[in-house]
Formats: sequence, structure tokens, C-alpha cells
Amino acid sequence: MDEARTADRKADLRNRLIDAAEAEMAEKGLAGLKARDVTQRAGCALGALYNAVADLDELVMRVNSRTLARLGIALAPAGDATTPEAVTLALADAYVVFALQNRRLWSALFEHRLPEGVPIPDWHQQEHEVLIARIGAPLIALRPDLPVDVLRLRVRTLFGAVHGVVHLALQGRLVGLPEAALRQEVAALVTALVVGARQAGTGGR
Amino acid sequence: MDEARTADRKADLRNRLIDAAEAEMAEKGLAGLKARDVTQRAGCALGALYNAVADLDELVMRVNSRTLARLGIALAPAGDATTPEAVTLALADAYVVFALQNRRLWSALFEHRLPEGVPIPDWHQQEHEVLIARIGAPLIALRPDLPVDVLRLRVRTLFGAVHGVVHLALQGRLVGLPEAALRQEVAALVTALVVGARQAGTGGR
DNA sequence: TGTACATCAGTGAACGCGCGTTCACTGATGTAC
DNA sequence: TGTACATCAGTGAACGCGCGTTCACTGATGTAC
Repeated sequence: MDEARTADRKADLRNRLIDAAEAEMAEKGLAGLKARDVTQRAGCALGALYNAVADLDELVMRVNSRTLARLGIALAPAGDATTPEAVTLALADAYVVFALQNRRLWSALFEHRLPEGVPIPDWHQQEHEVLIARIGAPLIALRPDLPVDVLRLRVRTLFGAVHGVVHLALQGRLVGLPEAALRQEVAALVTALVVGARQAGTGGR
Repeated sequence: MDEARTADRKADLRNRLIDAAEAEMAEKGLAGLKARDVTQRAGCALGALYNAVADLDELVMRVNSRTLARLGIALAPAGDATTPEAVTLALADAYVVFALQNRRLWSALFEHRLPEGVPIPDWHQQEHEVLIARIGAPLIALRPDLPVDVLRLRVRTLFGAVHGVVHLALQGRLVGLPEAALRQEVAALVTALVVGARQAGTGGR
């Protein structure tokens, strides 16, 4: 009857391990994540890690999963804007701010690669889809005339463009770029793209 | 008097090592580059590598240097276009094509990180600057009214946007995207950005 | 409520591997006379 | 042109380290009677 208690404690440790991994990754980046550091931080023995989780890769995916969830929350208020353009702009700006405030965790989202041949698990893939859909919603409103597959591509292009600018800014080849400047650049970028979309959609030049 | 001969042979081996490293990286990517594979491919002993080059990092930078040079050559014909817009479009398109034809070598350009605290050597940094300047030239023609530091930022934004789209496309989260589609997306992206620039520059909307 | 037994979370030393780099050596090449 | 000597490119076995993962063990927790 009390077997639930042990299960709880097991889940507890598991969470502590994910917490620890998250903290380590936030401090040292994905490449700096070491099994020993994680377990030490979580206050358990090295071996316990493999009782809670299959391997380090799973741990990374759990952390990435959390990061995506937090990103989702950070993007939510953007939906309140009144026009599709404004929504898109707000999404992009929230994305930039999130990336800046979560540099290493955000980078880990894109750096992590599973070993060759191992596919990304469905539950994780789906989390990505949700985000893409969120970004795509206002664009669909903007261009109801376009077929969905073209729109899907456009959404990824928009996302890729914003992502690329932020990525480059955080890489350090462009050190010390102030936050305000980055946000402004991204805003200009998105404005150009979205205005282009509307003009094309309404036949206006 | 014949000491030149030995020096030549030394330089020869060095070049063969860089060739080998380039081939290895093109096949297996930056992370797949191993000292033993390189020397075996170059037909020399493991230790000879360290006679020719300080360490693997230097080898990678030599390869990246070549890749940048080849990229420069690939971009050159774009300068023949007649309007600044057309030049920018041609540059972006040539960039995309180059990236697709040199996936792993192109990725290595951005993946390689020197160990913490070691700065990028000047000669390599400068190669980057040259490319950025090349991309920037038509933009300067487009917006002679803007101060240079704003333009510098804009150039990097444009580059980052294009880069991000290509990067995302090659990552594999977006597998099998046909080349034509990618080129078209990038063309649309750049058109939007460049048209925006001209309109803003001429006081148009 | 006790007692014997089973389970399994948790331990941490040890394993094993990959891999960059070093180092004592050798032999070919070049110099001095 | 020979001969003795010095140099140093090239060799590859060995070093050393980092680090993910395993595994024999232990002790606390839970079950059966």
C-alpha cells in the first residue's frame, strides 16, 4: 500500500536531477554538462542517475522540453495584440527577449543532437510543432489565400530568419551588441517580412 | 643550399594534411575530424601532424580559411548585377547554393569554437570581415543616408537572416527540403528586406 | 503488533574507450672539411 | 669527390585524461503471514 511513497521519492530524485541538469546547462552550456556534476548538484550518487533516466541524452531532452514550455509561456501574451502584424511582431520580440534571458538553455535547444540514427522521440518533436503552429497562426490570418504547405514553408523561413539573427548575435562574433539594438533589428526584419506578406496578399505594392 | 628542398617537402606534407582534413570534414563533419584519420589519409605518421601544425584547432582554421576563400570566389559573379537590389539577391542566392554544395564545410565555419579564452587569430578574423564588407557594399549604395555603424548592423542582420534560414534547412529538422524551394524562400526574404530598405531610404512607405 | 523475507532505490569504485598529444628514437638530408 | 658529423622531419608506441556507463553491493522500505 505504501509503494506509492517509494515511487514518489523516485520521482522526486528524478526531478531534482532534471533541475540540476537545467542549472548546469544554464551555467556552462550543453557541452559543459557532465554526469558527475549533475548528480553532485542533485545530491545523489553517480549511479542513481541511470536509475532515473536512460542516459544523459534523455536528461538533455527533458531540460529542453522544459525550456520549450517556458518559451511557450513567454510567447503567450503576444496573442493579445490586435492585428496579425502586431501579433507577429510581439511574438518575435518575446522570442528575442527569451533567448537573451536564457542564452545557454536556448542554445541547447538547437545544439543537441542525438547519436546517429536515433530519431527524436514523438513527444519532443510535437513540442516543436506546437511552437511553429503558434508562430504560424497570425501569418495564416494574413494570407488566407495561400495553400497550407506554402504557408508552412513561409513560417519556417520567418522563424529561421529571426533565429539566425539572434543566434549570430549570441555567438560572440558580435559581442556586446546591446539588447535594445538587437530587438530593434529583429523588429525591422519582421516588419519588412510581414509588410511584404500583406502587400502580396492584397495585391498592393 | 639544398635546405630549400626539405622546406618544400615539409610544406608539401602540411598541404597534404590540410587536404586530408578538408576531405575528412567534408565527409564526416567537424565533430568527425580525428587526428588519426587525417594522418592516415595524408599518408604519414600520427606524430608528423604536430610537426606541421600546432594542433587540430589550427588544422580546422586552415580548412575554414580555404572554405571562406572558395565562398568568396563563389560570390564574385554576383557583383556583375546592375542594381544594388540585384547584387544583393545574387549574393544571397550564391550563398545558398554554396552552402548546399558544401554542407559540412560550411557548417564547420560556424561550429568551430576555440577553447575558452583563446582569441580568434587576426588573419582569420579578417577573412570574415572581408566577406561582410562584400555583402555590405550594395546595401551602402542603397542607403547612403545611413551612418556606417547602423549599416554595419543592418548588414549583419541581413546576413544573419539568410544564414538562419539556410542553417535551419540543413539541420535536418526540415529534411528533404528541395533546393529550389530553399532558394526561392531566401529570394523572397531578401527581396522583402531590400525593398524595405529602398522604400525607407527614398521616403516611400 | 512482530518477525522473516523480498525488492529495489541508491552507492561509488571500477571499467572501458576514444582520442589528442608527447617523446624517445631513426634515418634521410644537408653541411663542413 | 669523399668522409664524418649534425640536424631535424618523420615514426608510432605510449601516455594521460575526461567521462559515460556498469555492476556488485547495502540498506531502507514494503509485503506476507
